[in-house]
Amino acid sequence: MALDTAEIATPRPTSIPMLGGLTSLEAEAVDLFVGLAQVVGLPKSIGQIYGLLYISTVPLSLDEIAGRLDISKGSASQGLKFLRSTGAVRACDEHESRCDHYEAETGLRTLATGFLKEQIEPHLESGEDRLVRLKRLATAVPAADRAHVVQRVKQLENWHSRAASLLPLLIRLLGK
Amino acid sequence: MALDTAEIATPRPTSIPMLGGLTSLEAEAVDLFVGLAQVVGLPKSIGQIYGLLYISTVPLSLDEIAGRLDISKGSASQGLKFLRSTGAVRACDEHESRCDHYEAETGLRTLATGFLKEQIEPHLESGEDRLVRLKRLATAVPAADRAHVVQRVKQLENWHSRAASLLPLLIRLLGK
DNA sequence: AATATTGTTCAAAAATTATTGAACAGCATG
DNA sequence: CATGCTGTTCAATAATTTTTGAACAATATT
Repeated sequence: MALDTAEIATPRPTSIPMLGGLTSLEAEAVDLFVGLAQVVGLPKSIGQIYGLLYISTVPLSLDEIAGRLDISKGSASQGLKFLRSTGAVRACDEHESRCDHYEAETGLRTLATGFLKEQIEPHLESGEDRLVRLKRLATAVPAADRAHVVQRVKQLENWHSRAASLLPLLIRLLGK
Repeated sequence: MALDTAEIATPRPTSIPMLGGLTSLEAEAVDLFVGLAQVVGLPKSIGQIYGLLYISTVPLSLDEIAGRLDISKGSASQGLKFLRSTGAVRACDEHESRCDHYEAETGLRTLATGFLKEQIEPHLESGEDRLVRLKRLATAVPAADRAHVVQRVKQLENWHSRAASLLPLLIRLLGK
């Protein structure tokens, strides 16, 4: 009954150095994506999972991922959920196995689109509401300050529309 | 000796509604920039400070900023330090006063450049080292997996160089 | 139908990050 | 040179975010 992780023999027939359950290559790839995750403000575990799938030759199951990275099944589940929702990872049905296996989506455009749509677009939308409110408040400002305040609000609207049009442009620039 | 904040009469002669030490217009602007700060992964206090300076008609001192936003002098000091370092805020010497006053830099290009240079560029550089290490490790991989791994590393190099060239392009697109 | 197996959820715990505030350094002023 | 004012630093604290793990569906297996 006692299932010790050490008891699951590593399936690799080679003499590649391992750190934890990862080859040193895998560890390096995972590190790289952990760094990337930090940059874009995503939790470390998400970077780990994507990094492992990115470098992996074969699709991996949830349990394999959690085991190799030494993170909880909960983390792995949540991380995969997020990665699937942004299109960064897809489930591929390995017949031969009852459980789902996952592989990394590696198209830069797909990745960027998913990220921007999920993480940036909502903020741009809520920004619109904010701008409307600001504009209303600006009209109620004392005459002496009004010109200045109105100018600033206009500038914000300009930024907003530039950001909004930059988004699809960015996606195109990264495109296939 | 006892210095109560409530005792400092607000200098505004108007009947604009206030929340804390901020007019509702200021509060709205501050909120907007707090949201923006979250998006780009910066602490709330930095968004608050920039937002207040952005909407303010006049340059403000550190003490004024801390007082109006109801944050500690320490936070205000650190926040201003960061904002100055990225060029988002500049000190303007108000003669008539012994202490420094600050105003927001509002050029989108300046802001974007400062942010990208400070927050993104370092990661791109350290990414280079990582890629070098990955590449070395890839050569030591078992023959069966080598092709796949080498392809992935090449792809990463491609991403890296695309990101590196996107950076100046972005700045140009936002440019004045 | 009882039992594994796979994966999700969510409250609690841990880890991380931001903020505070007191100590301090610099400097102008009386 | 003592005093007051401005601003910085940093260790301690607070707030937030992430991770864990146990409970629980859902589905397959015996």
